[in-house]
Amino acid sequence: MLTIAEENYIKKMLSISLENGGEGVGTNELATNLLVKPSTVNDMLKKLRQKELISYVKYGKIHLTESGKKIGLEILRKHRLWETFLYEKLDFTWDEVHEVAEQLEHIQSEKLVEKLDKFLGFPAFDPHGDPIPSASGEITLLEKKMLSDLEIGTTCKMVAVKDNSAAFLNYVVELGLGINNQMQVISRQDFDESMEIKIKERTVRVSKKFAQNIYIV
Amino acid sequence: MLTIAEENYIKKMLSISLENGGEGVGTNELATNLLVKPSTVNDMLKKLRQKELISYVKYGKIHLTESGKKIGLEILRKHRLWETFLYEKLDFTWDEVHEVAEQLEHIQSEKLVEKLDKFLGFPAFDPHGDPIPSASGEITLLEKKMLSDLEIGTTCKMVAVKDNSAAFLNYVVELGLGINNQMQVISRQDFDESMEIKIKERTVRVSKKFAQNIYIV
DNA sequence: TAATAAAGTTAGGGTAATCTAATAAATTTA
DNA sequence: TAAATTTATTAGATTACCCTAACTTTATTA
Repeated sequence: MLTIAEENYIKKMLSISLENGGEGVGTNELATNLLVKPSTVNDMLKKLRQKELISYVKYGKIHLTESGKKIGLEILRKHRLWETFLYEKLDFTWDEVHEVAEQLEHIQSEKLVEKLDKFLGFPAFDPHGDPIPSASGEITLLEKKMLSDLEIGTTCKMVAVKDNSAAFLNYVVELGLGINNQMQVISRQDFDESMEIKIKERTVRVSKKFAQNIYIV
Repeated sequence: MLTIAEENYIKKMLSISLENGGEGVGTNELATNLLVKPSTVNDMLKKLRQKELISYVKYGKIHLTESGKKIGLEILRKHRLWETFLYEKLDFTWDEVHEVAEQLEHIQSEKLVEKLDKFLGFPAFDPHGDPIPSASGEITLLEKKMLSDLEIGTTCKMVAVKDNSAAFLNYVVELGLGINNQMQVISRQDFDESMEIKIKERTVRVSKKFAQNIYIV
């Protein structure tokens, strides 16, 4: 049985490696993401290696082992199922679900997860558009095209968001944008790569940073 | 913000004092209930006294302060709401809910508790028949008459159980007994105070220990 | 490629929650 | 009431997770 801290390290390593295509994670990178110091991470790495959940050599990149990945996917599954529950059943808003799910994902009860999944009707995606891993640890990786990469004139549909912070999500809602909404790229400024996009007949200007956090299809 | 361990100590003190009518709790008693050593309890008592959640003097009885009691009732409220959720919405059985609720009760989110309460339709009692404290910390203390105290011939209705262990609850279910079921006391043995009770036309013999864990009205 | 910067590691320390073993106070009992 | 028992406390360790400060290795760049 893992501690909550151990679970958080594993989960973070998984989500970083899902982002970067499995090229390994660095000590400082993890530290920044977990809001702890690199030396703290280093201690934990030794413990996780001992438990054979990660593989790494001194000064090298960190990789999850198969069993580490499996545990990470279980936590991700729980996180996304709870987010769905909070959003669908308890009327939490888009930006509120993440923080509470961060706690709920550590509840230990296989039965609870499976019953929750059933109760929710076996959802495939969470409220942010992210795929929910199956009980056996399968995950459908969506092709991650970002709004920022699109050509002028292109029409697209938002399928997910990258950033899960309340600040970002509130901004998205403010712009009238939600999962499965249509958009069209109107123009882009060479200077700062900000772009104009049309959402429901309204044209707004968004920054490059913003556009890099919107996944589209 | 309290740690999970601190919350568990507070909760246990509250439930003991709800049992014994507020006459104070002992170090060893707490240790036994929490499955830790008395010395561990002693350390924690100093910390909780420091935080003004309990009052006690060396070698004296422990009492919760007003703020300690308030926190205890919040945890009890969460515990019982989650038990209700698991039983009503996720089809957990009577004996399975306690263990998972022990974990869920520590999730920190006021909004979550209130939304859950609403989702459940503001239940007054949990699946074991115990009253759920209100958001403001009110609790309806039911008059605790035990099956073991009844005179021969009396008819009664089970309103709650004392023990929440799976072993006990499974036995109760096996006897065909549930919340709000009628019973009649048929006879009692002087030797061991075991009694015969009639449940739904079936007469069964139960031990004194058993009868002391069934609350009736 | 040598100097600088960035990334990673080690040593030593702190707090929370637990333990064992020894001791002290309070209560029960003979 | 003195002895025995129970209850409570203290001292000293341990483990998990975190820190700062100093150091080493790797990567970048001038």
